Amino acid sequence: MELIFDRFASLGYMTNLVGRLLIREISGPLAAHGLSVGYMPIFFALAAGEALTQRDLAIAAQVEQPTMAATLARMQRDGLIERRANPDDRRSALIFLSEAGHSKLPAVHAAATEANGRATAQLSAEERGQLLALLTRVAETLGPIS
Amino acid sequence: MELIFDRFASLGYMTNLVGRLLIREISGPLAAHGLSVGYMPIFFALAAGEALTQRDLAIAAQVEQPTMAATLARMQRDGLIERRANPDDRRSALIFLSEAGHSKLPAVHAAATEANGRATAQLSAEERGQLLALLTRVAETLGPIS
DNA sequence: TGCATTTAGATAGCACACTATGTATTTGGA
DNA sequence: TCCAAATACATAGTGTGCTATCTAAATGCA
Repeated sequence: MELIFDRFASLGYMTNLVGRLLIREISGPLAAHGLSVGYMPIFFALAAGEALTQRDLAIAAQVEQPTMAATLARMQRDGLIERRANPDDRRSALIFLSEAGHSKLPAVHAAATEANGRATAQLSAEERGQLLALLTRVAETLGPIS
Repeated sequence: MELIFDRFASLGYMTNLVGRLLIREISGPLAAHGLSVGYMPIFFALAAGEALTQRDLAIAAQVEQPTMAATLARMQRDGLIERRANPDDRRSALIFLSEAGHSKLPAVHAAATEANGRATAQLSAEERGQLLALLTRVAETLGPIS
């Protein structure tokens, strides 16, 4: 019975490790603007100015509904989003970026671009494309979160 | 100013997404044995029977010391590890797998192997190697956590 | 030798992920 | 039309990660 296990040869270990390293890489720049990583998918989903429901945002960010509820609560606490009644459905609210939230978009975009750039600094453009393509295929194999 | 952002082209988003998908993939099998993902690096580090300190385990798992302290507290609560005084240093304790913990090793190993196998089912052996190699290079670029 | 520094660990507080479950509203079929 | 089912969201509880900070013990140098 073989119990020796090389965690560096485990995709689960490596994706989670690199994921945490990327979070660490972007957290500082975001914190300088009072932001945190969980906010990012909401910023990008609402960047166009459209108002979306909590459910729409959960699907866009690929997280479960209670996770999105907590993230939106923090963003509202921080004055980054606002909610208004959904005229079509009284169960839900429409969420949009506040003025303050909208003003953070360039900083969010720059932080993401720069963190990804630092992470892939030692990869060629082709290798970077391969890495993203392989990750995408694994994600498709394992299926959508929701 | 370009604010459109494709999160599927972002290494930070994709590694975190695939990481979560892998956690989901392995959580069920582990839960069937009363285990959870955070325990895995400790199982593998202690599999040989050696007793390690909390600091050793934090370095092996690449997490911060308070994270390891909390994980070890849960494992002790679950009867999987035991601690004994370190004769060389009264500040630390030596941690080792209990009998119950040791008996879980085959299940942990099988769960990891099978989850990684399902995730890479649609990749060739060469592609799987490429993916791990590219992730390793990104991890080395971003440096060790501790 | 003695004290300052370093190191090991504990603890508090927070972010962000999950499942399970409850409430209110909408929808759709008998 | 009306009631059952589905849907949107809220809430509780937990796991796993982080930073900041505290105590106790070990270390190292003047």
